[in-house]
Amino acid sequence: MKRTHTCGQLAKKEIGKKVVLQGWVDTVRSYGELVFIDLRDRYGKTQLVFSNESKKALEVANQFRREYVVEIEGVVSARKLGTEKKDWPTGEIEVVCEKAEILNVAEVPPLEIDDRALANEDVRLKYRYLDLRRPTMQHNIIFRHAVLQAIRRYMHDNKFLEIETPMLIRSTPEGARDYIVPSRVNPGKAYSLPQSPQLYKQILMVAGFDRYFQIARCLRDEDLRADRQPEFTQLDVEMSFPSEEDIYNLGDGLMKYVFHETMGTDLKIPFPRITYAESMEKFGCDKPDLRFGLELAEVTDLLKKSDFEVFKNASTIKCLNAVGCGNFTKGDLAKLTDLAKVYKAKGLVTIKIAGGKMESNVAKYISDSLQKELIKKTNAKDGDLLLLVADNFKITNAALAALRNDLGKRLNLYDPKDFKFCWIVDFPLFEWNEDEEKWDAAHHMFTMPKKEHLKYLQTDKGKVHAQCYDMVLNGVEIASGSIRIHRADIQEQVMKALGIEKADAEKKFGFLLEAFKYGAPPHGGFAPGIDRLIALMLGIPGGDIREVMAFPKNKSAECPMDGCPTVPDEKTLKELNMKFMVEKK
RNA sequence: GCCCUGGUAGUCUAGUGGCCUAGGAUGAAGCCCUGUCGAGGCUUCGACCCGGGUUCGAAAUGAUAAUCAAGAAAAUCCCGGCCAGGGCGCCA
Repeated sequence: MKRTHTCGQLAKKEIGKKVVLQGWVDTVRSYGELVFIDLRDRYGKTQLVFSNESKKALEVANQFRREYVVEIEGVVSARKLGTEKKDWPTGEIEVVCEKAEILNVAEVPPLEIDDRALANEDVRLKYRYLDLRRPTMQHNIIFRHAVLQAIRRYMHDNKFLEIETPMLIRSTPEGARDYIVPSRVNPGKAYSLPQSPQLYKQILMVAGFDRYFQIARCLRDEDLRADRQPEFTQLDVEMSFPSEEDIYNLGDGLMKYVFHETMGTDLKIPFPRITYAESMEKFGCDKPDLRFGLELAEVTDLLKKSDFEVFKNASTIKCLNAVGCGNFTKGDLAKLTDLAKVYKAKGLVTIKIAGGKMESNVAKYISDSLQKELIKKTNAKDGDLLLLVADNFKITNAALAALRNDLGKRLNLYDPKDFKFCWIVDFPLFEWNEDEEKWDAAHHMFTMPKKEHLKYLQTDKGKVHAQCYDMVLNGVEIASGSIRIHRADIQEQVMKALGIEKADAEKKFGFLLEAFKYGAPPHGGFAPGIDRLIALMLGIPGGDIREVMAFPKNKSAECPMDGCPTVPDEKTLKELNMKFMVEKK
């Protein structure tokens, strides 16, 4: 028999129709002589009824077990008065079954196919096909599809061409570790899997395609996090002759469209733009969560004047006014201190404000007039709690940014369904690497410096800003982009500034520099992370992108379902000239 | 590489040295039930990640007036390992 309808389809208007349904047995409610079955498929659930009126079908139904795949034929009927289930799309009807057949039996599932009791991560991943049957996972994956389709429509409608770039590529010069793939026909050589299609999309601009996009898989061999998988998906975008403004408009418009099409949410555009410097000052990071306030106060100069040695020796002192947290217990404060220490702060100074005065074990080191200034600067009131970190620029900001996010969440300072976008702009081009005592590219080495800063490239690198921008949503970086360098001479200058040898550069990506010689247009683009975006849209706790991916890896970058990675067999190793690969002890 | 948290039936969980022959839920098996929808009722089944270590002495017992003697415990405490998750580093 061929199925005539899906399990989410039947309603009052089909009453009286003879239908054939196929699907999974979701629940069995049996009286022996009267059996109710919820039949499930991707589209929904439909109640089946078996009774003595069709003895043969009833006999078969009594053998139904959870997750059996079955087929039935029956008549759509109105439910008895008072037994309708109004909150179900199919809740006003049921199918009175005349025939039933078991298409496949199923063993007892090793996890509950139920959103109310989540199994552990490893069990879920091992039996992912069962985990994916849960309504929430079905919804997440289907929602992901909707987002991808909306993106494709928007990009297509804006004249972007979807072009695929290779997965087997030359190793990229910097950044994350590559996954490599040995080449059989080129013994001893290997391809890399792309960390992003960066160079290819730039070359597509040289090729004159003007506007490109790709929903691209990117691979990085780095340690995992809740929001970091070895394989992830980016919307990769590049356009020719753009201004920064064009990129912002594209990003604003894309997000507005996608949110509207998939969730009916109307975002206000343009998204606010905040300079990197301002973001660091107010929020201590370059990905601020704008759903709440709690801005940081810069108090370095002020507290340098105190008698507290820690303050005197620090290069950056900043203060977070935890409004209304003056009642925090010792335990609460210890937790905050521990959090600050995760980010390498040596400690956390806590000051309670009461009666217009400071209550703290460091208060005695701070003169009355300084106290007054500090209270004024941080806008502190009685019942507030001041949190101070004194260290170098990086540590002070990182620790306080983490505290700020923690407090925002803990004090319920925002609506979790709120979406606050912004662009962080005007990044520095270079970043000082303390360990190696050299300048690194803050974004990547193909980023165009601001025109007016070109003159500082070799003399005052800290002054050079980049035509570079991040899109941030609710404290998460969801896209990063830049105007690229399209001229070989500027590219060479930047590489020189980074201390990259010309011969070395020639070897690694000479093909890009060569392409630039043949009329490369000015170009730029950006790349939103699709997994993170969808996780945020769905409000997945912790931003866990595994919840929006069909087959993610576990924290050790393994797939518990298929057991990869595995040790290749002898024959394969031999063919690939990889006999050196030995089993790790 | 490092830090933190955790590991109890198929699954989720309770458990803070004796009240644990380990409780509950879910599940499975069986029985009952003609309007359920997380069906219900009854019965049954099923677990402390692995390896070390530490340890008090209740009840009961014997001789007794108190007391003394002998003397019993680890899911729980400690160490190591393994596994999982979160994070730091790393990830332009």
